[in-house]
Amino acid sequence: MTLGPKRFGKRHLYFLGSSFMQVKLKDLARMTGYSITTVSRALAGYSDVNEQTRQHIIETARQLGYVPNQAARQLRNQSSATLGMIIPAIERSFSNDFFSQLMQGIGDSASLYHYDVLISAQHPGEEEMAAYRRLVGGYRVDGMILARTRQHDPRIAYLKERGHPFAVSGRAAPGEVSDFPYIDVDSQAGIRMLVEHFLELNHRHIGLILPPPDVAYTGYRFEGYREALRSAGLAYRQEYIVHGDLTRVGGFDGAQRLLAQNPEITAIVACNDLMALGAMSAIQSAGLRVGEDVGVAGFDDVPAAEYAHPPLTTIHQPIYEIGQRLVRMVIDIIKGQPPAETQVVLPPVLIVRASSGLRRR
Amino acid sequence: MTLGPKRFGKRHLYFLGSSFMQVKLKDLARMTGYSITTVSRALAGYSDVNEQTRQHIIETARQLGYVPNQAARQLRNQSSATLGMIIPAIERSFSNDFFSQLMQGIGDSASLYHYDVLISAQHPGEEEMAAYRRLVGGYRVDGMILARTRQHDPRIAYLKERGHPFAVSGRAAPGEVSDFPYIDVDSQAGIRMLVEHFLELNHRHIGLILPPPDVAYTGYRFEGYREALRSAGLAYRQEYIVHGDLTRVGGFDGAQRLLAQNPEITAIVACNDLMALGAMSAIQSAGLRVGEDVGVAGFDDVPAAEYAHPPLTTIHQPIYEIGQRLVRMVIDIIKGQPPAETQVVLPPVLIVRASSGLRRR
DNA sequence: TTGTACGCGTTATCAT
DNA sequence: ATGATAACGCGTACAA
Repeated sequence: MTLGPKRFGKRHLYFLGSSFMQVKLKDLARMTGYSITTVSRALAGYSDVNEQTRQHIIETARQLGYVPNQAARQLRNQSSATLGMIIPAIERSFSNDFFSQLMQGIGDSASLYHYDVLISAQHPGEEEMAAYRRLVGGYRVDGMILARTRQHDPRIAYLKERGHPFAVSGRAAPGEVSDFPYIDVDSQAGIRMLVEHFLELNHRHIGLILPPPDVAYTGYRFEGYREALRSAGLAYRQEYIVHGDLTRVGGFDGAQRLLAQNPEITAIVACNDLMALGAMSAIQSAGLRVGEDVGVAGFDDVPAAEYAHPPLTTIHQPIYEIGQRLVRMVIDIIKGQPPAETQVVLPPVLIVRASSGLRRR
Repeated sequence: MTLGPKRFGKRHLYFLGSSFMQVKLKDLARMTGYSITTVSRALAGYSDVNEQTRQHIIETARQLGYVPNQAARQLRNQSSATLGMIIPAIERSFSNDFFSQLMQGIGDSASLYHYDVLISAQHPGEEEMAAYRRLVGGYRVDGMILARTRQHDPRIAYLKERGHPFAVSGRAAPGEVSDFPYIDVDSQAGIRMLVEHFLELNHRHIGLILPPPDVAYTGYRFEGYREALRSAGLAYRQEYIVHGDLTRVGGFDGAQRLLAQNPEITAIVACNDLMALGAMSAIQSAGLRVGEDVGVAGFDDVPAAEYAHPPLTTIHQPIYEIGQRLVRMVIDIIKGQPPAETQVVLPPVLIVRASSGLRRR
């Protein structure tokens, strides 16, 4: 703890440790001549304080720049007016539009409710669980928002076990019970729509780039793919499936493997837009034209999809709104009110752009 | 405060208020038979605790899932291991890649130092300053990171006055002293490079879409524009300048105005990529071809720039790394160490892509 | 090696 | 209408 100013010899440069003494209730009490109790209640707007006294106290507080110490408040009130979110710490260059959009929605909405948002970037694994324990068990946040659920997600188990308010972007994996508040897009139907779109365009050899197996929605998206082939009477071929790590690089690698081993493939469905953009690069590097030689589709409809080259056919997810609605859900739960909505599955919306190409002969 | 489980009649749905009793030092003391002090010091790794006692206490803590109460710790230690950042609350649809990238860099880096990041989304103005006071004055964060400085920025004045550790993405506006730790790209040189690029391509009528006047870097970018024209011996024309709000929409409107009133314009420099992308849309809506009829350039080199249609010529800013370096700076200051670097101006890097077109006849 | 006692700043209960 | 007091959970000076 640095307590006084430190300048390191550089003049006119503000490298101070915290130098201001905190103005506290005690100071206001001393200045105004009232007790700490009265000052506290005057500021809190209690009705049993003389109006003149209150004005005097408020004015003094303003002049001295009094700001309540949040740590003390939290300790006393057992609540922090803060929502927590743990996002995947990612190495440079994987720009992740999905989380950005979600966080924007969460941040904007939380501020309307006068909540702040505490972010911790962590790699999945033990460090990540430790971060959860620090935020949740350490009473730093009143509620949590999770995204990108995994199979047998230990974070959800932990939050359920503790009975801590939370809301989730995404359901549990197929076969597990989603007995918690969530918002998810019906991604099985979404992938089915994409595959059917390609089938209508006369494609018969459609590759699929799935997320890692432990991601909860992988199962749904895989099922959507098989379902579409089944209804069309087409055989499912194991070799048309690869997994990617949800980044551009993952999509690039996946598409390269698919095309190298199955040159007959004319369409690739990637399970998110980032991988689809990577797949487009791979196709172009192979000297093929996206939308003409090989059609591509993604999932999410992040802003970059619209501005891709060619623009990307995809499934739209209202990510920003999902963030807003998750905030409302978790705040309702925190306040002990029944949330207006609890388990939401949104219908997918197909956005057709140039990357999927025209009908093939 | 809800203290017990609440189920609202929906079975199997975890809508509980905080139901777990917090395990505290007192509990560990009771369980192990030692005093709170000894437990506290055993956990903190003090050397004057019997090794067996320590093992016993640590094991009990593990079994009971003890997590220190952060509010109590903060109150006691007067520090929060948290960095604060206030970002502009934005309406839906302005996806803002710059802040996303910066936050990723900040979040990833902060987690390496075991710091969390507290985000508050606020509209510039009184609410925003109130948020600063809440975080800084309320001792919720040990340090602040600011971005997009403004003229006579009240946030900086506040932080300087309080002597609170902070670091800034961006300098003060021209004519003001930047007597604080910051990292900025030399945007005057950056814009000059873009304009010179167009001059070399034989453009003579170059429009400029500036940010709002109160944004600190507006002055630098404007000066870069004039400087380039001056060295080329070209007259500066007031009507070639418009202001936009740094969003896609702002760029769209700005380009539309420029082209409507000055049909002779053959190139447009926008002061960030988002506005450049908007300008491209405006040009295309007017039935013109970007890069052929009208060249376009942006600033920032956000991921979307590369994937734009056509890809966007721009000035690269290493936004993610800037976020990382700002974290290091502010944490050094918090710890009372002289920061390794304090006032950094990065050289701009010109990235030429298709949107600026080929040489004109 | 371990325990007692106090304070961090706030709010709530209970008197007066 | 106002004030004294306790408590939230933790960490540390001091005592034993």
